[in-house]
Amino acid sequence: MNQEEKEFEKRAAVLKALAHPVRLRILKELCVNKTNVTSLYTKLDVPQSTISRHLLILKNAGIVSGKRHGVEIDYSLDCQKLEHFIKMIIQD
Amino acid sequence: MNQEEKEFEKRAAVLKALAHPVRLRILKELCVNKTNVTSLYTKLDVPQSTISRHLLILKNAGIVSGKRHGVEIDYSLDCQKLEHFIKMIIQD
DNA sequence: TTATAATATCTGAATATGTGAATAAAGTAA
DNA sequence: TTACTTTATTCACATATTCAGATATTATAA
Repeated sequence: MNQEEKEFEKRAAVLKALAHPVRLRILKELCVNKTNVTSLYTKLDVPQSTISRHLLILKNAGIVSGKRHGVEIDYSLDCQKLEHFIKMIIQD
Repeated sequence: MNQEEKEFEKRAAVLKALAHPVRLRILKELCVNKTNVTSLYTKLDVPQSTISRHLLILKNAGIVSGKRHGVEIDYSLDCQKLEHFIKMIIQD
């Protein structure tokens, strides 16, 4: 596989991580403020384990990262380059 | 499901259609010129049936459309709104 | 009609993804 | 220690996606 193909693999992987309605809703929240799991699953009305799994997917894709404060973990957007792109996707 | 959630469903569906390396490579070609299946599978070195399936996925997502000229079908980008977005994705 | 070229569809197998209840792990505080 | 809160992981199951060979369809031309 050549360099260009590898590049497309990477970009497709990021798009794939973005391509889920719950993950887009999570990202919309994170575009405004860093947030912890509890407020996400409460606000979005999605089970806690489901939110955690989606956050893991976003984390593995390098899109978000979490920072622990005591017992809570605040998640935030972790990719400057992607921020504008994500805002394009979630905007009205 | 409320209006906003439906909107995210739609956008996630478009992202999902984009989220595959072969489909990104197809779109890169289509950003330059409309192209038929044969030149796509020859150029990208991917089996013909595979190219056809990916084109169907892109077509169903409203991203490309095909126009028959005799025995060939030329595919082209079919979404003004998405064109800039796609160019962002595939650019170096 | 027959032959040929281009494209689409079918098929089955492998792999990946999504879900949410249940459980585990990590941190705090009494 | 025990109790509690927050988050992560496991589990079993269902559904979706991907792939490429084989076959079918469509259109043209001889």
